[in-house]
Amino acid sequence: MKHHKPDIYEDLRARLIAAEFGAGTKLKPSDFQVEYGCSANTLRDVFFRLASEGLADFHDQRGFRVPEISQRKQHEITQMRIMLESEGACLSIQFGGVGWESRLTAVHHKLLHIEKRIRTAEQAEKLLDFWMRAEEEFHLTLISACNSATLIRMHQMIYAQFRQQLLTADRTFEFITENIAQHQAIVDAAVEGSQDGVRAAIYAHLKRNLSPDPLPALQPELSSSSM
Amino acid sequence: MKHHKPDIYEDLRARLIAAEFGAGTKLKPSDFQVEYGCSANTLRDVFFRLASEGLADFHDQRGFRVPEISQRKQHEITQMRIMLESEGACLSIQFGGVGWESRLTAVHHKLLHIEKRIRTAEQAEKLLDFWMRAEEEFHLTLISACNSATLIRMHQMIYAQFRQQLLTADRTFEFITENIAQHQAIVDAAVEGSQDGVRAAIYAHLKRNLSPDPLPALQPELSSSSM
DNA sequence: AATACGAAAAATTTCGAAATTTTTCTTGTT
DNA sequence: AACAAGAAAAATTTCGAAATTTTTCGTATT
Repeated sequence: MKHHKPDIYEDLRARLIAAEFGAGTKLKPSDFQVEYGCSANTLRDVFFRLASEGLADFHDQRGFRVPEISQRKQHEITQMRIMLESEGACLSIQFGGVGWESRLTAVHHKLLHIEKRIRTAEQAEKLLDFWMRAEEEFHLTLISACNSATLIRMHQMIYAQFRQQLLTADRTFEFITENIAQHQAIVDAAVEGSQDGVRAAIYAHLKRNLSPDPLPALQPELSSSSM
Repeated sequence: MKHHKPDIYEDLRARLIAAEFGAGTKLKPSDFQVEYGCSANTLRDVFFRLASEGLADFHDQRGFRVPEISQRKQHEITQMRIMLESEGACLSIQFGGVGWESRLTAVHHKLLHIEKRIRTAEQAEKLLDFWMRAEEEFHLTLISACNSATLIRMHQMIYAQFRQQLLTADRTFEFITENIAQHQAIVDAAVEGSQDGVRAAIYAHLKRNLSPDPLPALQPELSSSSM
């Protein structure tokens, strides 16, 4: 029942990504201090860090909240994922070599195995945790040879937010089985060394989460930053 | 001499970006608490926020430091800037309309005025602060109509890190005058509505900061995150 | 002289409470 | 009954000190 700070961070991060708390829920440090056996101030630090990753919203003098979901946000985050993952995959094709290709096919094989079982199994929920881990590992491996720690860090942030949005919006998980052919197409293009092919395959994989209609314009809003 | 937290944050952010402290310098909260008239804990919060933006490094149990500069980091950050700014500018071309074009030419005109004076003036240092603000406003305006708060936020982070790296590495500021034609080319392509043209102009503007030779491979390092 | 050990010093992290601000509830007025 | 003003409650932020950890420095042993 007693935790260290890195554990608390990891645990809350996972719970936030898994959309355990509904969108808009207030995240009061004091509500968690008995559960984690630490002071409210320590929780505050952890929430700050989570807010910097976009997993929680913070507003000066009024605490933390679970981010609201919206079509706009999903669209924006998907755009970023497509951009970062396409760029990262293309760089990986250039720099990765055989080592990368074999790592990619290995994690894809694992992912494929899980997705096939999910398609048939009745108790798909039990496999969900495995699938989440495997899917993340797959997309991380895809860009892992891009030779840019900066790009990987940004992708990690965006991917976590993407997952949070998606799990909040749609808990049916029917989309999982649609992915089998799409993941395959990404791997095929990657080992083929086709940069345009990978870009197209990533776009095809993610475009489902883009808004079909143009969104209303965002006013400039040059001032920013709350603290 | 008394400050509020948002002021402290803004002030330290500006000092960090201006590379007031040398790379690798330790940032001890207690060293600033007399200057800002607040507790060390408040400064800790501020440094945490700055670390989340990449303007300071944080390591568990050993505090904060000014980030080291390196060719690799400059290369990675420039890559990101090219990616984000190209994408943002292309989206702005699609969504911006006449309002955006006129805002862009306006801020460019202001920037041009300053850059021309810097080229001739003896006391160029005095104009430096104006130039920094104008250049940032120009690049922000360039992507301002992309209709994605997420993209703009990410660009803001990367741009700040880019500035920090550059000012730490090169305080001669000779590069400023080289920019006049490059900025003009970006504006020309933008008002022309040429997405490929803008991409090419942005790349030409920033490629100077990319490493000419391929950098040594980065080992996977799948585990991450310090806290 | 070099290394290892250990104690002192310094720095970081955590804590609980005080101070400030926001939110909610009550009361009084139109 | 609706609205406004003020008071109480709740939540957030700040603080200074205690507890923990890292770093530094001096001593002893090889």
